[in-house]
Amino acid sequence: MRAQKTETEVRQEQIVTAALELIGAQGVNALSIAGIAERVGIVPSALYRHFKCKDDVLDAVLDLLKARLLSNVTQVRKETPGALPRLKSLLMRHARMLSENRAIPLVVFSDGIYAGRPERKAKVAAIITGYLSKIQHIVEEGIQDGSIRKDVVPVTASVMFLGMILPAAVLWNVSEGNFDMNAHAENAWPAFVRCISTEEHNIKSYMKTCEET
Amino acid sequence: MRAQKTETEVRQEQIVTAALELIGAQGVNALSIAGIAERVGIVPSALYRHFKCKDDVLDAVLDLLKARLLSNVTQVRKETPGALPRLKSLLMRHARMLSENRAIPLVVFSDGIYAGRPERKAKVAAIITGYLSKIQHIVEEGIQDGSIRKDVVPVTASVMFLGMILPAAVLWNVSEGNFDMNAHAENAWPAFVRCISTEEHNIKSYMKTCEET
Amino acid sequence: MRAQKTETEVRQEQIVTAALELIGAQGVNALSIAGIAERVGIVPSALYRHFKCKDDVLDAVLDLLKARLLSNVTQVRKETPGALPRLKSLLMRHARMLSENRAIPLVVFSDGIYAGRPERKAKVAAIITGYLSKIQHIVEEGIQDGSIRKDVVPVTASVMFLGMILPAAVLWNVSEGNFDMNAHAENAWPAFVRCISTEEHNIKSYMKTCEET
Amino acid sequence: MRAQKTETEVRQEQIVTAALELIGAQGVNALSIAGIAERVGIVPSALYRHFKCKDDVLDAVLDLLKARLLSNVTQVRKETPGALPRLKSLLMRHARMLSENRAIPLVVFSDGIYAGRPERKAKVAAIITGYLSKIQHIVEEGIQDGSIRKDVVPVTASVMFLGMILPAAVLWNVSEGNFDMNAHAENAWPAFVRCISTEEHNIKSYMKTCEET
DNA sequence: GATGAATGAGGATTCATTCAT
DNA sequence: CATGAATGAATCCTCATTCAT
Repeated sequence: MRAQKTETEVRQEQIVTAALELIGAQGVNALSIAGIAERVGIVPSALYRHFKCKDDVLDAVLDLLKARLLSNVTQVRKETPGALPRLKSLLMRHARMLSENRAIPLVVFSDGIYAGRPERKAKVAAIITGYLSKIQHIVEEGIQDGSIRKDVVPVTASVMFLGMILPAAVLWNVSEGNFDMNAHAENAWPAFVRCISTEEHNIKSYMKTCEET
Repeated sequence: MRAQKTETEVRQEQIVTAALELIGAQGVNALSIAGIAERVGIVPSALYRHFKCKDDVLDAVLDLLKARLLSNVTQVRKETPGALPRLKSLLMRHARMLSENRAIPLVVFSDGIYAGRPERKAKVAAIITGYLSKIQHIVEEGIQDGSIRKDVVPVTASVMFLGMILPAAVLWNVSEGNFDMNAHAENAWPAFVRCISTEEHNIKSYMKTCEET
Repeated sequence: MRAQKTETEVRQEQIVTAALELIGAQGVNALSIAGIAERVGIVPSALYRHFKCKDDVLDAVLDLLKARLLSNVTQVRKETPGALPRLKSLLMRHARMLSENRAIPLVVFSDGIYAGRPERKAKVAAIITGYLSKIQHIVEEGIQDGSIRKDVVPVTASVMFLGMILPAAVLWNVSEGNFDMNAHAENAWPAFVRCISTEEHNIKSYMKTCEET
Repeated sequence: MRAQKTETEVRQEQIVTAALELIGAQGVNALSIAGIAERVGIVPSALYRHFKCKDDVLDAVLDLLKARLLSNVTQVRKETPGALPRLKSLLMRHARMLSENRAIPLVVFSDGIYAGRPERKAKVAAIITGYLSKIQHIVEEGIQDGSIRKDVVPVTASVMFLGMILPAAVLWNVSEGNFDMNAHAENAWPAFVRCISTEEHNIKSYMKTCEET
């Protein structure tokens, strides 16, 4: 059966999406042109109409991931005010996103994506540091408005923020989904708050907890 | 030229080491029997005298990683007393170890190592959770001796502990060594302490810091 | 140089034919994908577009042999009436076929074709017994029309019929074509007739022989 | 564990026997130096003390087969008088021998044994024709003493004799032992007698059969 | 004589990619 | 645009054989 002729732009999207899904299912390593094509419903060689080579597909996948990652931050900034609430919201969103897009950590961590392509590594680095700098920005705003301690190093805080979710993601991945990422995020958050927030905040938060109980 | 005849035990070690180094350099994906053999200085087929198949080499690599990881904990328990000092020491050791064994995160994160071998994933999961439970144990001891807050959930604390170093490792890896893991560890540690240690401890620690300055 | 693009169906036929010829020349053992590909005029990996694996090629070879074998019987039944004439005609055809398809006995006898594939053995067994049952059928018809003795066991007769040609084939094969299979068939036939045909037939046949001389 | 040092002559025998057994079990194709060595209880390389190469082992196997085959004839000539009884006895012995030495047909028919070694084929041819000439000799004696018809061509008769057992052996082999070779031999024998023996004999035999019933 | 290590010559697949239709 | 055939590079693994101890 001959596949419907489809505009390159649409096909490119289909291809990248298919690639992302396949990566999520089997890892970057097992990603093959044939697999992508099959999922899109075309023949492998047809894929080359829309992408010059496999590497270009991977690059497009990275771009997609970057967009999804950053849109998270944008959303949070729009919906939630205040540094700490924003971080909390971002944390939970991030956790949810990871469990919905297994491909994300797989791509970031995979070596297959870097093989013989140092510039790819730089690209991933840029994505991560871009994400981190957004977080760092929120932290800095928190410091300015007094909700985050002055002695917190913003960049360290942002990396630690990532540290709340990253090991959880690894465990979740390695345990085939048996590790509860959301629960971990919920548990880790108060501890994280304790180590970056100012005393007043902690006290207020403490009192709030008392009232609740 | 015929390679020097060498005992299987020695060769196995050489092979595993070579594999580990190659993984560190190029990732699990690019690891080939030919590559290992060349590095060891033998012919590819000669490798099969010492390992039944490539998978067995990978398993041995995992065993080596596990041993190195756990020996870290053992060393720390032997040399350092007290929960918090132990965790600090472990953190620094872990950071150093990661920068010396780039292969560790690559192996853990690689999907190539799991391809078609679910039991391998379980093995990695066991290694990580094994490591975590050691950390958790230290945390529990800290809770008992009063140096760590009672409201800290040990398992969460252990995952967060990993979270101090893991994202740093990723950044370090992705930035080709340009991210300073040790500096991050030094910066993150006080924040981590703040969120798990008891008040008395924090005060003492605070005063100590004042004296130093 | 790039080989002419050719339809899968045609290529499959070419491949199976090439395989059959190579088997005839060097035996099943020495049959390699590379050899087949070279004979067909394509590159080894190109073969995998037309067959999933080597085993499938071997299966196709078996199918071809089966078809050739059975078509012999069909032809004979169509062209020749009467049990004994049919058997005679089949014998001569079979002899000719074997000398034109050296691969047949090689495949049937080869152990390489069965290695680790018991179902393959069953398939070969089915081909042979299928052929035998056709012969047996002719024998039974001969018994019914009175040209073959009633005390002949059809199945035994069919196996013996094969026995007229099989050892000859072996000798022919082993002697590099120096054994005259057709001559043997011509010599063996009257003896075979003598042992299965009814007296009247024998007498008639005897008289005919006398007249001829 | 180091194997007992053993005289070359003894080892050679052990090796050839082991090879024969392995061939019987898995075919010539699957015969490996490692397999033989293991069965003998030595290390593969140790085998090369006793045989220059694998081919020499195969040659020795052929010699052993030849000896066993011919000893059958010698035994029969010693124990049984008369051409027809001798043939009958030889037939039954041959059938038994084949079912006890699956290796025989496997070796004779195997292509693996001939691969690139035309002289090997000649050797096998010599064994078979040697065996056939012994049978032929018995037939000739039968013609002279009047028990076998004068118009029987001895060489044809000998090949047909083989034809009684050979297809049965093939079927037996291909059907994994489910074909009853002995029963076939018993059934085929009277038919064979009918086609080579003189009338008087047939009549006598016929009467004998009547008495029995 | 026996051992264990090393060798080298294959051999089957897989897969990204090219090309004519 | 899509297709199907062909390509070539890469990779794992097997096995007979050699060689020093």
